[in-house]
Amino acid sequence: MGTEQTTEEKILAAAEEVFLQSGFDGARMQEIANKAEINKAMLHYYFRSKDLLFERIFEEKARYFFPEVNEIFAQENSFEQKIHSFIEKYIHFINQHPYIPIFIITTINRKGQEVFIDKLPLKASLAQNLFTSYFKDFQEGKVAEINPLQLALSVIGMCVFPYLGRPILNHVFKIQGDEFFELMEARIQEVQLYVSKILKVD
Amino acid sequence: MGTEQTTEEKILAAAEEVFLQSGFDGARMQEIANKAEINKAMLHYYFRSKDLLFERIFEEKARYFFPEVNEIFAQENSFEQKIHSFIEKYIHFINQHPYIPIFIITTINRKGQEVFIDKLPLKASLAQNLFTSYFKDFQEGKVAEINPLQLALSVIGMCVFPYLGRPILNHVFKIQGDEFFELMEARIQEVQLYVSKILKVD
DNA sequence: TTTTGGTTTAACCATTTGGTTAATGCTATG
DNA sequence: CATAGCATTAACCAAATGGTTAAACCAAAA
Repeated sequence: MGTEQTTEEKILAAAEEVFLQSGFDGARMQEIANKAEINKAMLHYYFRSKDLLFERIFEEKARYFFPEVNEIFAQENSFEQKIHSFIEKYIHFINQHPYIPIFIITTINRKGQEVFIDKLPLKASLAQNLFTSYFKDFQEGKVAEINPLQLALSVIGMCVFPYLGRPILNHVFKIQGDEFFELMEARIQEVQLYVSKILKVD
Repeated sequence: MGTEQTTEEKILAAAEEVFLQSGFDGARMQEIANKAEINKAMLHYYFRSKDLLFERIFEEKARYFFPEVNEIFAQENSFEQKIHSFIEKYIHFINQHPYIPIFIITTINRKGQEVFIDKLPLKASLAQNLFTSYFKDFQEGKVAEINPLQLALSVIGMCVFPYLGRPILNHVFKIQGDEFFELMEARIQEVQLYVSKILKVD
């Protein structure tokens, strides 16, 4: 198997692993070098500093926190359908990258580093699309009256919180191995059900 | 005003501030000493090491992440009423301690430090109470059929996520100052409404 | 073969960091 | 007043850490 990986690729892979697991403050350049099986000086040769290497990794991973949701809201579906699609795609996606949420959340909450928020791929159009889509369906009497911002916060919270509180969840419910991901897989339908009930007109 | 504070109290106050804002890895003993306006050696005189000082702070704050919810579930209310009480009390409480969630979440997700989960005041009875309370009302036909574990995860996620994603929220919706807390205050009713709809029998 | 240019390494460096020590200060008790 | 004992401080220490440097390596071009 062609395990040919350039030095740069080896560094990026190792840096990703270490930064995702330990965050900026907890990460050590030496650990990255060891994991990449290269000399520590190479890290600076290729990326100059810890800050720059971290930025590189963050920018690469930030896209994953809010993956292609724009296309979901660009479709010609009902508001409810759009939320349902989001839930399914989002949980499926994060299941493949379960450490992204805690990495992003800790980074953007790091004091003095609010800079990183600007690096998140947050399009103003997203919130706009959400609101217009909701009000369209609301005026047609297809959804109940709720606050779309609060609903969005709720949906994201319901999807993402389990990944953040995973150690607690594992501990309290003695979850182990793939059981967590099965729980999240089952969660898709459950959260979709909740949203349907929330949006149902009386 | 009697500002008489023992050295130990000054240290604890400063340590709390620094650890909550920076986490264990990002915190510096010197910064704590400066903030407490004492000599760095005093930190070790009173608490021996950074680890022990951190543990002390964590144990003190951990109780705040799951405040007195046991009493809520011990009451003679309906399941729905209990969830409603939880939402109100929880958001009110965290509004007074908005940095607790990110502090707890980052700490328990720190690699090699899963020890801290044991320090969380998680009573097995809590989950137990939740389930029995749900099934009682379910058998009486008072609530719809849902998965109580998934609902619990959802309620906690809806309550706590905004505090974790607050920098994003502030950024996207140009929220500033107390507006965030007003949003959370309004959120109580909204989330309660969602739960009512979720639990409503058809 | 020689040279040229990027790549890699070992050794090194300055600073930071958690932690220690020995001396000093201070207060209460005999 | 003396002194015993805790509180406090300045100075110090060893290890860790991000970063640098100069020499060595190595493949491709001349």
